[in-house]
Amino acid sequence: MPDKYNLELYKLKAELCKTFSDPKRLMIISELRSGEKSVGDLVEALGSPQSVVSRHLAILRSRGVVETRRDGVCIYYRLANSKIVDACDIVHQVLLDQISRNREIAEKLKV
Amino acid sequence: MPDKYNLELYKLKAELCKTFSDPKRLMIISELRSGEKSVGDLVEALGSPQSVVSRHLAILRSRGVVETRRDGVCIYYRLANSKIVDACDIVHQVLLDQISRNREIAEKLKV
DNA sequence: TTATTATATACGCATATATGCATATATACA
DNA sequence: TGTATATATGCATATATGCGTATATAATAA
Repeated sequence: MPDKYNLELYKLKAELCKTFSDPKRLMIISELRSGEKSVGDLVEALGSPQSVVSRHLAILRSRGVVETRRDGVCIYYRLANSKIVDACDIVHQVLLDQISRNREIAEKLKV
Repeated sequence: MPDKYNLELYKLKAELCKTFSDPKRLMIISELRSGEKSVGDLVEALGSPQSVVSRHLAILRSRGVVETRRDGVCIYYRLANSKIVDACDIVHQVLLDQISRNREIAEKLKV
């Protein structure tokens, strides 16, 4: 009995993961961990053209990962949900596990 | 001071997230939560062509998310790291948060 | 050896994604 | 009004992704 009836849920989860599957978007999320930042701040932090950063922000916005606040001419971005930080941390953990595992394998091959 | 020096790390994280950003791969991971499964089992569970499932498994394999064991003709897949389950659970949580938040907004709009 | 079952992969196609450039929009100020 | 600054977006292009069909590989049995 395939869980096709959950397909829509899996699609939503996949879309959320897709939101995190770009290095620059992860860098943006990382920058926002310490608090809200303007687009200009993020442009500087990432060292990418403003149009590129703005479009990544649009993607993060459209998927509810970040929220905005306008103050005069500047628009400040912040993370919409603290659990996003947790998710990124776990991905970090998984990655570290993989790296150390690969290192072990490499060590064994040296013998 | 942009954290460009971490770019490679972000690329790796993004690739890992990309691995999770397909509904069928998430369904495979979900199936494997209850223990190892053969390719045939997964084909049946997903209701997708064998070639499609096999290709998704290849992606999961290449990124160290699953591991395999051959027993005769069959190849059994299992999750390589229990933290992957945690990561998926958090994504699930974030999604639920989003849904309930959207529901709140919808309620407010009705007034 | 041949046949059968289970799994993996090459190819072509359609669609999605990220990017850079240029331009549009929005706010503030003179 | 006009100008300057901050941000968003339209367009064209290059690359990546997922899919179906067909075929290749591996293990087992006859």
